[in-house]
Amino acid sequence: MSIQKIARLAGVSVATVSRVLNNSESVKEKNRERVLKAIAESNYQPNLLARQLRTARSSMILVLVSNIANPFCAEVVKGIEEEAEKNGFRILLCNTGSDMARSRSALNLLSGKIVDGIITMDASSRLPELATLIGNAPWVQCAEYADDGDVSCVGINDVGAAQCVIDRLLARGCQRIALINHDLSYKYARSREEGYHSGLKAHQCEYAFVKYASDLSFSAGKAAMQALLRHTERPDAVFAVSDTLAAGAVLAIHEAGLKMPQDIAVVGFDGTELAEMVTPPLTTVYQPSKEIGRKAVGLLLNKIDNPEAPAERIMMDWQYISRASA
Amino acid sequence: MSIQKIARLAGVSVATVSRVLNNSESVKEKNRERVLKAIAESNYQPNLLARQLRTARSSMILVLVSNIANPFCAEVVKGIEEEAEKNGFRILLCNTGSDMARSRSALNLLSGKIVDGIITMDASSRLPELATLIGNAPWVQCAEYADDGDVSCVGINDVGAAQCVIDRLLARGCQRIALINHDLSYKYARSREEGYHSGLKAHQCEYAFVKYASDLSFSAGKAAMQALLRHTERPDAVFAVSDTLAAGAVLAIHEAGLKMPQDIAVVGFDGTELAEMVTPPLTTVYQPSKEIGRKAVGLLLNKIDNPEAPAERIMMDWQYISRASA
DNA sequence: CTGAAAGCGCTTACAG
DNA sequence: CTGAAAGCGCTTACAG
Repeated sequence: MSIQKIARLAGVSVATVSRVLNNSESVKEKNRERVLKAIAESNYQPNLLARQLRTARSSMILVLVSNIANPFCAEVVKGIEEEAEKNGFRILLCNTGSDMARSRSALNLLSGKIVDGIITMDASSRLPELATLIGNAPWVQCAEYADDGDVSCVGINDVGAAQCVIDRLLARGCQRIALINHDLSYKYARSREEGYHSGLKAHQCEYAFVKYASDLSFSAGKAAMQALLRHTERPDAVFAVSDTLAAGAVLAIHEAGLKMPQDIAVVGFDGTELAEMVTPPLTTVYQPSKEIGRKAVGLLLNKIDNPEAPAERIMMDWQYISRASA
Repeated sequence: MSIQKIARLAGVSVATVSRVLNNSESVKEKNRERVLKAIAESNYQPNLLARQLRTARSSMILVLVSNIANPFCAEVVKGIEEEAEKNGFRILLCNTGSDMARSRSALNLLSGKIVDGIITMDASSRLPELATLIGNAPWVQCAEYADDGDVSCVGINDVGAAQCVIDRLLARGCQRIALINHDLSYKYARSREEGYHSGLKAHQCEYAFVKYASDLSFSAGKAAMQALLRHTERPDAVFAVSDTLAAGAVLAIHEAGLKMPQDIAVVGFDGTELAEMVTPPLTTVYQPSKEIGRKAVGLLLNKIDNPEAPAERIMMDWQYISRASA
């Protein structure tokens, strides 16, 4: 079923059909009705491929996420969706699992003109390779940043937030604070580790112990905590760079028969609902996840409308939320 | 940058360029090299819109999910991704939030020929309207089923699983078992409620109390449990149709100062990692989520290759997992 | 207000 | 093994 058939059915030209489809310009009421009738009768649906090919516009944006199951990511995506919808854009989600081949394949949607722009939440250091694929296409990084400034991004001051966590833990008397971090190919992971170390140094604290979780999952957090517990100098506090990881740490601590926060204080990151779901509820750093998503869309749409605009960096506020775990 | 420019650069016809792009037939080695060189030099990327318009094939499938943040959905999606990838298909995720307008908009991708088929995980009763939009396009329902049999689906025996939960709770001496259910527009919600009632009836149990959560979230589960606790005849067991809901119930019970399972036993559903994250860990019904996703893709690809094939229904095995909460 | 025609970037019989 | 040409289904100046 094509626009041709509708034109024939309605007894008008394809141009007229196209005009009523795009309710553009003035079409004589009579003709409009005949076209609408023909469309309804034949259950016609316009072919988006043809339309997009012709107009070179899709009003779709691609969102590349390393793991949708992560509650923080899911929240950011919700913000992205809301803002995109408000502006007449649709989003396409691709869960890369941080897999290079999958990311590359997803990017074909961009280079193949299926989408108008892209928002990534994946590791910056994996992106240089992707950057060439992306080329000059509209792109913004969300909750993650490239080292150089030529791509727009939105996030928080990770160094400062991590430092604050360390300050608070030291203030409550903790002396051996361990860090459960994510893969350092993420810029945010490097920044939080930097904040961790500078926070300790500011208080002349000697003890430092970093354990890297194999991924951003509950089980990886648990495994990391178990490793920390086997350490000869057992930590009396642990800072995990994600609530999911912290939730895993909480279980490991429970299973070891230790009490929180008396034996070990725990602090998470992100401020997701998950932090309230575990026992004890988690002290955490709240990120305005939805707002981060919305801002990312804003930056992207700017770039789509105005390809020559320079890259922008937006830093959002974060907040330390104190609960029973620390 | 188009295939034309490449042809000109390489000094061959567009047909030849197209042939090397699709590494089809035999192209003289010399020409192949020249084309490849031209492509590399110009950083050419084929326009997928044009290709798909011409071939009427996209090798993409659309996945409509009501809430990606739900861990069960996220797992199913992972299974879908794996199987799709194995078959050379890419998936596009749309988070509908059970919003009709958004679902309708997402379906334009199908009717607009951007994707070859669709997998839905949304409420069956909301789908009749969508069904007309979908028409004869390849479609499978995942972890949810239509009442009539003309669309393929894959899931578990929800009635049987719910009955089993009731049997177990009664066997451990519970006498007042409440149900925290999801919106009845979901067929699976109706089936589990049916199993709940028939399970009670089979044991001549008079007490029955159903509370509907406003959505499938932690906070909705908590609110539902708080309502149950205000009931004059307080339940001594609660069966929630999702682990997320159950996690909310657990918090409400904690806050009420009650013990699990002594004062109230709790059983969840889905068998997600979340069930292990809360304290006490949740007894739950495990669904083979990834496998459900994989099977859904299998059914869909069958339908894409063979549009005349009849609809199929696949029922997977489930498993009762006993933990400390009941 | 309307239609004929060009063109978006591909693929694919068809002829050679 | 290769190229000229038609055509996928649209939109949009352009002329009337």
